[in-house]
Amino acid sequence: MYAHEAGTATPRTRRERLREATLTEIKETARHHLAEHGPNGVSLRAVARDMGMTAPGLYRYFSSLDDLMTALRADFFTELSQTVTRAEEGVDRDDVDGRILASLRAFRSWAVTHRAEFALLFASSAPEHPVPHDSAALESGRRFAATFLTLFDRLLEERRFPLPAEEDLPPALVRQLVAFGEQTRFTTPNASIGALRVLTSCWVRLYGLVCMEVFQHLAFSMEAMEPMFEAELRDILTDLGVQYRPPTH
Amino acid sequence: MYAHEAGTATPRTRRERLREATLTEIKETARHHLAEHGPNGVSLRAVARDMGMTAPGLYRYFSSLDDLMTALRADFFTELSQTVTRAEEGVDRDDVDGRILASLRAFRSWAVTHRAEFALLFASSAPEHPVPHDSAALESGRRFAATFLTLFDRLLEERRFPLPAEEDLPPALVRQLVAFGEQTRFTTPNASIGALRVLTSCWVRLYGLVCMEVFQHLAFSMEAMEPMFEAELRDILTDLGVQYRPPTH
DNA sequence: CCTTTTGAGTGAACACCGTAAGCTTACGGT
DNA sequence: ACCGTAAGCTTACGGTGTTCACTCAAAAGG
Repeated sequence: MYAHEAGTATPRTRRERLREATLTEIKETARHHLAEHGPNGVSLRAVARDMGMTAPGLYRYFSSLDDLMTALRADFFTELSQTVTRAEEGVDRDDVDGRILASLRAFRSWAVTHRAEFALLFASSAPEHPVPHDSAALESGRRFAATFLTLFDRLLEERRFPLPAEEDLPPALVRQLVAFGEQTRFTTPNASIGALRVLTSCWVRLYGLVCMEVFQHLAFSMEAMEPMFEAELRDILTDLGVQYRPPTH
Repeated sequence: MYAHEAGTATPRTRRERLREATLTEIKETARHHLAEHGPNGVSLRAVARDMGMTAPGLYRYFSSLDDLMTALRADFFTELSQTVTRAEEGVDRDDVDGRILASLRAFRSWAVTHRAEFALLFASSAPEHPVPHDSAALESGRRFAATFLTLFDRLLEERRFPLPAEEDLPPALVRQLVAFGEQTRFTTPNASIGALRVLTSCWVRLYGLVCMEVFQHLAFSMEAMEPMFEAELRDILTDLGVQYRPPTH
């Protein structure tokens, strides 16, 4: 409702400007601590100390450390979305293949250059409480997903690859995919059940690939994972009827 | 060297028996805390309190909290290995397809029934220090990998699926795969570069699938992920020339 | 312009945490 | 019987998240 009155412009009053400034300063220093000392190395007291204030003061901005972390997650999701989108926009609008390549590579390279941030986004859910269904982080996660969904929709539009028929999928899987389509709001005319099946399958492969790299699972042997990423990317895209091209860098 | 003298039998002297007992008691209570309060909810003081002793006493058994966690990781790896192996042994020795199905399903079901433990094993690497190359946890991880490697070797033996030729792979990828083969000690005659390429590809898919389920990434929509796991499992195994069969439970 | 209200930030306090040092006590081998 | 060794405790230090009461400067309202 505030956003409705003031738009997205910077708030006018001096107080609000200052508040905004310290708010982002808090998040920035917290991010530094995150990157340098890992997710558990972020402490309110240390952040406050770095900023020249005391820990209780931060409670004017975040109701808890967890709240700060949640805010960071939301920020990272939008940053990641923007990174991907910008990479995509650097390619000709009609070059769908190029846009997809650029997007997925941007996703990976953000992840490997921001390991701690990526870990916070994709692997820090506490396994005990079963994920809040309302949080703002979840919403920004959805927006992030949307980035890829629209690209995928272009592929569907062009009928690049054969889709499995709904009748060939087990009913339980169909139910799951229907729910998935509703929850992600990916309900374009092209988004058939078969399409969702392919989408989730590809996403899982990409996700696994990047996770493995970020968490350094094969890292004892595979120091620079890029060749493997590219090989896997090629396979995934071939299944989607997308023409692979090696990276330019 | 102790192991050499005493074998793997329980140590004889009273002191050693007691020590062994409290050692496992510490790890068990720590595991309870892990499962109930997540990886960050494990504290030496709380563990000690639950056992009726004080925190410094635990230092007779573990040199730090981190040391305890590392020991837990090693234990979990061997437990997971045993779970998979036992599932495999419940199937006819000659039914390679059945053994593979049972193994991979056992892997998933251990992961989803032991989320916190799985998270500790597969997604808790602090992104700052780049993984010690010597730790015992890494060694038990290798033993875990070996479980799947031998199964995969059977498939190679039987020439179930076509292998990509080494010449068709980018040189950088070949170098990576060579290093991977050496580090995992997966150097049977069948383990060609092409075979390693297929192996890593399949493993990444499986890993991504299970991670996604454990960390509840698509969970806002996909509550019971089993149908998706089965569908994906089917696809992966088909690529490996393994005949899929639905689970019996 | 002066008053009132608001809100940013502080200091002290509480309850935790990991860990080091020094001590007591009991067991085990000689 | 003795004595070394190791288990466990007490104490202590520095760190953490969080609450509460407080100050003080800035904004708001007359």
